[in-house]
Amino acid sequence: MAEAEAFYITTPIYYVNDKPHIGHAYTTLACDVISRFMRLDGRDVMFMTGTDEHGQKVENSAEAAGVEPLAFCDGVSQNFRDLSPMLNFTNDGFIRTTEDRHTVACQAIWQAMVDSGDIYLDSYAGWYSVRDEAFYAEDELQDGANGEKLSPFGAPVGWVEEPSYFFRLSQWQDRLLAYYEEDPNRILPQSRRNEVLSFVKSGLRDLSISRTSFKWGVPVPGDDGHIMYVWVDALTNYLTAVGYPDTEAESFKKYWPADVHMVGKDILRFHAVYWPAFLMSAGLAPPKRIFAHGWWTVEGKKMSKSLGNFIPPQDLVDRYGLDQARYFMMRELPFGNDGNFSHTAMVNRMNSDLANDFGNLAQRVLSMINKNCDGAVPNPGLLTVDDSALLIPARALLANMRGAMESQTIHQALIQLWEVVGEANRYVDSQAPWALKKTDPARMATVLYVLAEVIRHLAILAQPVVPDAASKMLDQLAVPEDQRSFAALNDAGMLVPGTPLPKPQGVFPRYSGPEEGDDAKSGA
RNA sequence: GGCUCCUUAGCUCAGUUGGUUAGAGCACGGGAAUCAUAAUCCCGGUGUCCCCAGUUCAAAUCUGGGAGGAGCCA
Repeated sequence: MAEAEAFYITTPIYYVNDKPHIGHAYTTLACDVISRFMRLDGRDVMFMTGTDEHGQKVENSAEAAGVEPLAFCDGVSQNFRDLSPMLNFTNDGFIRTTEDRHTVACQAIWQAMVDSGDIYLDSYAGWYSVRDEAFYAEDELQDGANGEKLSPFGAPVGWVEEPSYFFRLSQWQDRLLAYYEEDPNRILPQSRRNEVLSFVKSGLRDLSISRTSFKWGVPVPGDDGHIMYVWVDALTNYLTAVGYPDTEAESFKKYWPADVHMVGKDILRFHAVYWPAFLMSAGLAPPKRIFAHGWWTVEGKKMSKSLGNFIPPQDLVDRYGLDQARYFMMRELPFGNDGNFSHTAMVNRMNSDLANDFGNLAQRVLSMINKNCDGAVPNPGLLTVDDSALLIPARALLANMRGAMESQTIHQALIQLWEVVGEANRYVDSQAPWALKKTDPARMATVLYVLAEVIRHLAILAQPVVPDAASKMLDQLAVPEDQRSFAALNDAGMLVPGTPLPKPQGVFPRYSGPEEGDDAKSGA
């Protein structure tokens, strides 16, 4: 048997100063769904997430909390690690930038960039905001209440002048453009690719990549007074995770370059411009794809500290159910677009798509089998044209969904799946097995078999998004654990007539909680 | 200020290289059915395809201008 094709996908590493909210959950969820799909499809998947723990803000927060930075990070990093069990994420690892192996990797890539002549020492002066971690030009600043200078985002700034190492980004314009041209889907969605292209075409300036003003970070090799700028440090995690600097390591040879870096649109530039340039400078292959997804608003409003409307992922799970929350986030909006979270939309999705369409389909079919076929997989007779009309699209689903997942259009994959759910429901009505029960029991058995087989396809293919519910459905069809990958979506995996089936139970309950509004949900 | 993109049914959106009566889901109304989680199935839209002008035998689809919105950059 041929070796499985590797697939390496990453989330950004999350900044420990933040509290996990629906936005973080969303990014990791998308990677989880893609990872699960790829695994079921026979790929050798490496799915990484983690936390970004360096920088002046962390240093300050730790000081304010009266603890050592690392102890501070240990605590808050755990909040992000907790997302995995909470949302059923299947990440293969969790990386922290405070790990020793990461320091080694950062210093190695730095040295490689030095060796290729892309790093030089100069000095940097400008208005700097600790909160934004960015420098600003004089004319970008706004005036604060007391005449103080503020960043465009309203953060305090101070004049900073310090020696700094620079990366010769200005020399990489043509090579970056060639890298983008090489694959028109290098950066997705297309609108984001356009932005990156116009940014790079407008000319690149050398990039300041070290600081001397704080200590909490990775020291520059051979010059301990300098700490690496947050992005060299953070981005390198993707290499650390697969064994860099040991480029002969099995994991590195297998997984690098990454297949997909999933990012929020706010950090696209770092991933699509700086990171490929760093990598190429260090003699390493740049990532195959960078996908920038959109933002969620909540009930039509941007999430913000002042509104305090961040949705903790746990609230979603508690209120609507784990699979329901996962399904909603993946289905509600075209992946890549911005979208709005609302209670009404959430309940609509879980009731219409999950309970009414998919859940009820399984329930009505399994119930009929349970009552009329001795609680076992029915024995089919010859198939008719009507049967084929349903089976053919069901069997075509894998190829179609694979196409969608390869371009990260996750919502499209789900739309395709639900088209077959709809056809199956129509087939139930047109075949009316409850009537056949009296007139033609053999035909009834055939119809129910066809339906069970179609539900087997649907449940196997739904596993990446609604793993728990799909697995319960497969249990009810008595599909063995080792027959649940996509490889089982062929004749050999077909349900065996006569196999005893357990008593069916609904897997997608309708929403029955409070009607509307946030006040109703928590007495806490 | 420069660049990119968007504006299609009440809501969310599809609409390939211009071509017969512009589509889907949800919501809404009517009907059928009764296996099922009061779920399912069928039927139902006189929508200025943002506005104006142009190209064309023919434009939601191309060109120019305008209005509104989003994003990236400076």
